[in-house]
Amino acid sequence: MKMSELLQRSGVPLATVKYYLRAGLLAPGESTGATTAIYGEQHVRRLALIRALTEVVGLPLASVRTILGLIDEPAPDRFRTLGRAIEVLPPAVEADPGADYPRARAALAEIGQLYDPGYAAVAQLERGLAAAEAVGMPMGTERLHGYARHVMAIAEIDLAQLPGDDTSRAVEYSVLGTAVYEPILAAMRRLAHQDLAHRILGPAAGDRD
Amino acid sequence: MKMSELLQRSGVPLATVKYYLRAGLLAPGESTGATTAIYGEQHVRRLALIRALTEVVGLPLASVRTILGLIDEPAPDRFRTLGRAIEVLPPAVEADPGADYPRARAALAEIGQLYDPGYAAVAQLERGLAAAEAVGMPMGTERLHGYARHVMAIAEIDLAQLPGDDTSRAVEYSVLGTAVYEPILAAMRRLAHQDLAHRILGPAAGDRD
DNA sequence: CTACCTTGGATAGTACAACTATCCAATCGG
DNA sequence: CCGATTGGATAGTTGTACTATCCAAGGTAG
Repeated sequence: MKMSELLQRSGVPLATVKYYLRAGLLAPGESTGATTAIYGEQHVRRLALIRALTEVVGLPLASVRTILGLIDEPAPDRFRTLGRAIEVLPPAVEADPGADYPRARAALAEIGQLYDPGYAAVAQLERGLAAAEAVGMPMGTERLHGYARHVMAIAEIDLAQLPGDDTSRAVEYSVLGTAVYEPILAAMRRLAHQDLAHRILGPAAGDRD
Repeated sequence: MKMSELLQRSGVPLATVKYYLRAGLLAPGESTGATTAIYGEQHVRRLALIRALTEVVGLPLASVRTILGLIDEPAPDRFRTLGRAIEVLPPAVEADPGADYPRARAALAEIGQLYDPGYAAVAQLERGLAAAEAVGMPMGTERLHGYARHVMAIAEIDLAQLPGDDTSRAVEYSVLGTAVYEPILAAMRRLAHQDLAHRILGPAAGDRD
C-alpha cells in the first residue's frame, strides 16, 4: 500500500508518521522511486503497537524504541531480553547492581524469592515500598504474603500462555505481555475495589448519585 | 520551622517549593511577618506525598492536585471519592457514561461483576483490552477468569487494611492505597515472572551473564 | 545599629518530549 | 501534462515541570 492508505488504515496523521520514521520507530517503506514507497501489513501493525505502547501503557517514545528493538532483535536469551524490556517500563528506574535495596531485599527474603540488585524490578519495588512508607502506609508482612501468593498465581497464568516453540514470538509475547497486561490488571484491581466496596459498604454507600 | 529547615527536611529545592506553593499543591506557611512564615510537619509530609505521587506513581501535577484535594476535602461518600481519584490515575481516561465499552462489558459479564460505563476504570479496561487485541494478543476467557479470581483476592486484602471508623483517614487510605500499591504490585508481578522464568526455563536460560 | 542574609513574591527563562506545520522539488498518474 | 502525492528537511507549537533571577523588606548577628 502507499502512504495515503497507511495513514487511513492506521489513523495516524502524516506528520506523525514522518516523525516516527525519522525517529527510527518505523521502518521506511520499500522505495519504488524518488517520491514513492510501498508499505505492508507490518507497518500497520507496528503503528498500532507504537500507539498502544504510548497511549495505553504511557511509555515515552525512547522506551518504545527500546522495546521495538528487543522484539526485532532479542538479546541472546529470553531472560535478559525480558530484563531489558522491564527496565524501560514505567516507572523507569535503572538498576544498579552495586546498590543495596534494603526494603526489597527484606520483602523478597520474606516471600522466598531471589534477590538480585541487578534487576530493574527490584529497584522499582524498593522505590514503591519506600514511597508507601513515606506516605505513612508501609506494607505489612501479612499483606506482602497475600500479594505474593496471588501475584505468583497471576504470573503462572501469564507463563502458561507463552508459546514454547518459537523463541522470537515468545520474546515478543513476554515483552508485550508484561507491558500490555499491566494496565489491564490495574484496571481490574480498581474495578474489584469498587465491586467490593459496593457489596461491603452496602448499596447506600455505593449509590452513585 | 522556617523555610530553610523545610528545604533541608524535605530535600526539595527552594525554587520547586515556591512553584508548588504557587500551584496550590502546598499550603502556605503561617505568616509571621512580611518576610517570614513558619511551616509544620504537615508541610514535610505533604512534600513527601507530592514527590511520591510524581516520582514513583508518575502522576502529572494536575492529577496530584486532584488527589490532594480529595484527601483534604473528600466527596460526600467514599465511593464517589475513590471513583474520582481513580479517574486521574494513569492511564488517564475520562469515563463517558453514555459510551459503550463492549470489551469491558463482555469481560465483566463473564466474571460476574457490575458493568457501569460511568466508571473510569471501565474505560481503562476497555482501552487495555483493545490494546491487547491491537497488538495481537487478545485476552482469553481462561486468562480473564484466572486474573479475576486473584485480583479479587488482592482487593480483599486491600480492603481488610482499611480503617473502618475514621472516614477521612479511610478516604486517604483508599486513594493513596490505590495509587501507591499499584507500582508495587507491578514490580512484584515482574519479579514473579523472572522467578518463574528462572525456575522453569532452567538455570541455563536464566543465567544472567 | 548596621551590613549581610533570608524570605516572600513576581516574572522570565530553560529543557525536554511529542508532535505539527510548511516548504520544496521530484514524480506519479489520470 | 498538470494537479496531487510523496519524501525529505526544517522550523514552530504545545505542554509540563521546573529553574533562575530580581527586588524589596524584614530579620539577625556582631
